[in-house]
Amino acid sequence: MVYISPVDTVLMVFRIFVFLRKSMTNTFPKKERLKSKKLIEALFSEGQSVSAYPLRLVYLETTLKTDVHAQTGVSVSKKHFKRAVDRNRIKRLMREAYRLKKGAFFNNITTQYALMILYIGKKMPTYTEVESKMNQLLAKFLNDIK
RNA sequence: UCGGCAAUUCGCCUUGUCGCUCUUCUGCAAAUUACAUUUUGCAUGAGGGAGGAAAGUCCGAACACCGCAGUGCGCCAUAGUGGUUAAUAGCCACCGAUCGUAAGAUUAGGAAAAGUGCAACAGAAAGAAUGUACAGAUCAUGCUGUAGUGAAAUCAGGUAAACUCUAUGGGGUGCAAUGCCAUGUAUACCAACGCUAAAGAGUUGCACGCUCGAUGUUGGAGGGUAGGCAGCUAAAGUGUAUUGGUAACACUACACUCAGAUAAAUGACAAGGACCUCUUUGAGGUACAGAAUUCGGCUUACAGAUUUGCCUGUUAA
Repeated sequence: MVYISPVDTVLMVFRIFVFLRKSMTNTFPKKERLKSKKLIEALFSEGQSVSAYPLRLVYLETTLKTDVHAQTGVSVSKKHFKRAVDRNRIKRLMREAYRLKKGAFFNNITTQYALMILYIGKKMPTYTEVESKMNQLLAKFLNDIK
């Protein structure tokens, strides 16, 4: 007969809650971002790409140092958007869409990837546009790597 | 009240859900150690988190390194007088000039008897030129004077945002500077020996001058790679008040701590409100724009508000 104190029970419930929350989380912390210069260079020279205009995803299967599904970066051309405010806005929209959508797509992936999402359009998008295109893009990506 | 001039302050707000980054309290885990401790990771909580221009990178500095800047020429910058400042080409005051009825605005404001160049219209001619008419002088004339054009016409004047001259000042490169750590291996690094005294390299654009100086041997040490840490935010700091000064500004006192990211945080969405516009039970709009070593200026962009002082005229009193 194992005795379980009420305090332990509370602690266990709390831990289970935390675990569940973690698995379905929508966060996008530093370790999930693509930061290494070398990896980015390799990504652009060797990676493959899929696109759902005005978004384009460059990906490369690789081994990362941390235990995340993918490291992802976003980028906007300086050519099409000259002002830093506009580029910031688009990058934030893309990051937000990726953050909310990635959980649904990446939970069953076994290998690790380096990803770079580019905005190749020339007009300022709205959030709903970016969101729907992100869905298409990630679906295409999953389809490609199967 | 309308119009104008100069300046001041601000430049959307609230709530909810989901996130990012930095700091910090606590808890848990791991590593390390004999222990204390320290470091790292994760989680909850608390707190901070773009601008007046953060922009252009046009000046001036701080800071850092390279170097020792020596001479001559060249090049660049500045240009009334006085003040202010860490410093400036900024700022303030005054004088002059130009514009405006005025409040005010602008100011590239040294020198034309050192030289070169340039000059609309008018005029014969604007400096290698001497016309025409009249008068005078003379042996004679292209000599002298007057008329006429023009701002200026023969011992002239304008122009230096034309060259030029004068006075003063000016090493170079920029935080991707630079230092340390980790990984870790070859040519360019350093020293000594040796060789040559030429080529060549560096030193500000050139010349002189100066320094290094191929290859090789030995020893030391590190190059490259934006990996990490430091530099990196408590400072020529911000606010208020007194005093001095016409002012820029300075002194003193009190209070405050206010982003530090690095493929680069400061957000996304929804609802409500505020203000503005219109075609008014609605619709649309809320500028310019995003920190990157840090300050002081300048310049440029800007929807809409806000307050203060002043000026002229009109109307009313």
